[in-house]
Amino acid sequence: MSSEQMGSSWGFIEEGWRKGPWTADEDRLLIEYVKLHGEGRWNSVARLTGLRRNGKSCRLRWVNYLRPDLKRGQITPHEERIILELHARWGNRWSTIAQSLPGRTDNEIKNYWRTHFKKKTKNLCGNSEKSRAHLWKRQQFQQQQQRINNQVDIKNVMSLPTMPQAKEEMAILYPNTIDQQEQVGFFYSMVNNSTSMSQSKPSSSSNEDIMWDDLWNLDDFYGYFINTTTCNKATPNCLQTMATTPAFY
DNA sequence: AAGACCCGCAACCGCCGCGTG
DNA sequence: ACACGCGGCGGTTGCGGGTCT
Repeated sequence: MSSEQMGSSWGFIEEGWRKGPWTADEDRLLIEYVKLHGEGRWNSVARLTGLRRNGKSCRLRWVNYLRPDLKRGQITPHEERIILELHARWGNRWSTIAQSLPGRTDNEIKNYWRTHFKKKTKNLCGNSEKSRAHLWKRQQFQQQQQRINNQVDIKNVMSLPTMPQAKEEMAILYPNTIDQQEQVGFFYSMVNNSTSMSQSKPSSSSNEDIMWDDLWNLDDFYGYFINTTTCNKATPNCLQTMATTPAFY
């Protein structure tokens, strides 16, 4: 599509199909169609409703905007963490990730990732070898510290009122780990480090960076965690449990 | 006040997999 | 086995509003 088309003539007709932003009338027609015929058979929308939109456009509009079960509003910190976790596991498989976040679309998650996380990656990846080495060294240090403190962490974490449930969820996710307790303790201490840091100085941008730094370490950790365990077959449904369980915090 | 810049989001595109004839 | 159509997915684009300078 040319920039000219995207400019003044946005909302134009090409090969009989309308393009560009949807009008309220078009939305209404599409909603009526779905009410009558259900989702699917998108290519027949135009024929049956007179809507001058192609099937793909109709499907996209319905899935990303008109579906009644869509959750509006900002991504919550809870959801944000789930996105991080799932992205570490699945990569850019947005639809898979979206399955674990009821009411959120793959497009929404994709957009959120790009605007909120990608720039952080860019910052990290764009840094010099020196800073990467620094990051790596820092991770090694943190991991070493955590291994030392694991026993204490496990005790502390287990004493949290919400822990048994979370522990169960981790057990579902990672049923065959060699030393599950150790890894669960490690994981929770990572999470706690991140959240306590963000809670203590929420308005400071530099501290926010530190928090993100830690979240990325957490992200890396997930990759490490998943790669070093034998439980790669855990389904997204398991993570949905996490997404819908407030106790996970 | 105004232009530059940034961010969030809706929408499009190309590709791929699956079902069907 | 092959071609074709459709739906789904991930990547990308560009608009519009907000913020910064």
